[in-house]
Amino acid sequence: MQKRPPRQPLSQQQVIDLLDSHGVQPTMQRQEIAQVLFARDQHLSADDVLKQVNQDSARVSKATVYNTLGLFAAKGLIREVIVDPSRVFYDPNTCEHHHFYNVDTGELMDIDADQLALMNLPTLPAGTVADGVDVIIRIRNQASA
Amino acid sequence: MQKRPPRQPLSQQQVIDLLDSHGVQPTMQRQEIAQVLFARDQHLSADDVLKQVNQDSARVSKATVYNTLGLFAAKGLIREVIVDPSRVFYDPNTCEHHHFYNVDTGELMDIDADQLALMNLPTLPAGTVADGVDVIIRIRNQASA
DNA sequence: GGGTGACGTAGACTTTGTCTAAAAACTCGA
DNA sequence: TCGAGTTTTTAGACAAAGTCTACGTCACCC
Ligand SMILES: [Mn+2]
Ligand SMILES: [Mn+2]
Ligand SMILES: [Zn+2]
Ligand SMILES: [Zn+2]
Repeated sequence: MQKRPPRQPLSQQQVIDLLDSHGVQPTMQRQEIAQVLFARDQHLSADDVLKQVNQDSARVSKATVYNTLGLFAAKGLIREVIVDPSRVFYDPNTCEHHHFYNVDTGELMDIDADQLALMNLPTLPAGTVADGVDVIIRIRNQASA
Repeated sequence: MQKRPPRQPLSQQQVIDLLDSHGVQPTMQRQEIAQVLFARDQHLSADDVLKQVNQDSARVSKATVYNTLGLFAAKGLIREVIVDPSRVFYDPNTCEHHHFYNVDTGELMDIDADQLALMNLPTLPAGTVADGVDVIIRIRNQASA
């Protein structure tokens, strides 16, 4: 029942601490990217991040954006969400939760974990361990025909 | 508890009937693609289909493979499975079911619907209707350090 | 024969993401 | 402070999946 408070923009010190605490060197570029990602609860593509981070004169290269998003995901700072065949979304919310995906609009919305229970997790194939469970509820706009 | 029998290669007449029954004109190219897709329970990418359909001299173009997979999916003959950011898989099994995805090997395996129950489907956002529920259990090989 | 519509095709093109090779920026001990 | 080694960033080439366009082909009908 615990509810995470809505995300808020972080101070520079908070960003540095967050990166530090996940074993990520807080370079300037990584701080800028983290600022964008953690500004609020949202689901951004790599290209969204690239644009936002470069919108007012700060310059971070495409390679660095991709490298950094991969690093953040590997270190557990953010989560990759794969719902759209054309691009990956990055999610600052790493708590267990699921997603609505509106196939008409491309909109991606969170579903709190306590809103959707999974029963009977099946036994995994031999020699494998679980890495995560994604539930995506695809929705359409009504009367879109 | 009803269990679908394992899929088997279809006769040409069965393929034609299958396409007809879904309102798809059974052209030669569509028949060849359907033969490949429905030969057995499997998850093929567009490129897999393109290669298989062209392996012994029969020529179907890339454009036609993509067009046909899109058409089959739209008509409900097959299902798109989006688990890998680099390619879409196409699934001849349109019964409700879910997937294991081995992130080490890229292997995709079915989970029968009765093996995994979802409780408390959350209320959908206003003005939208459900289009499908995907559950993906990501797994890794043990001790892959 | 000629028109119409559905379908298939080559190949250019777009988009997302990766890779390479080099520059820049840190780290740390002498 | 110097300098060697390491980590990070970068431009731009590259790769892969998928889309689009413009044209060809075929069936059907008159
Ligand atoms: Mn794509
Ligand atoms: Mn891609
Ligand atoms: Zn989310
Ligand atoms: Zn399947």
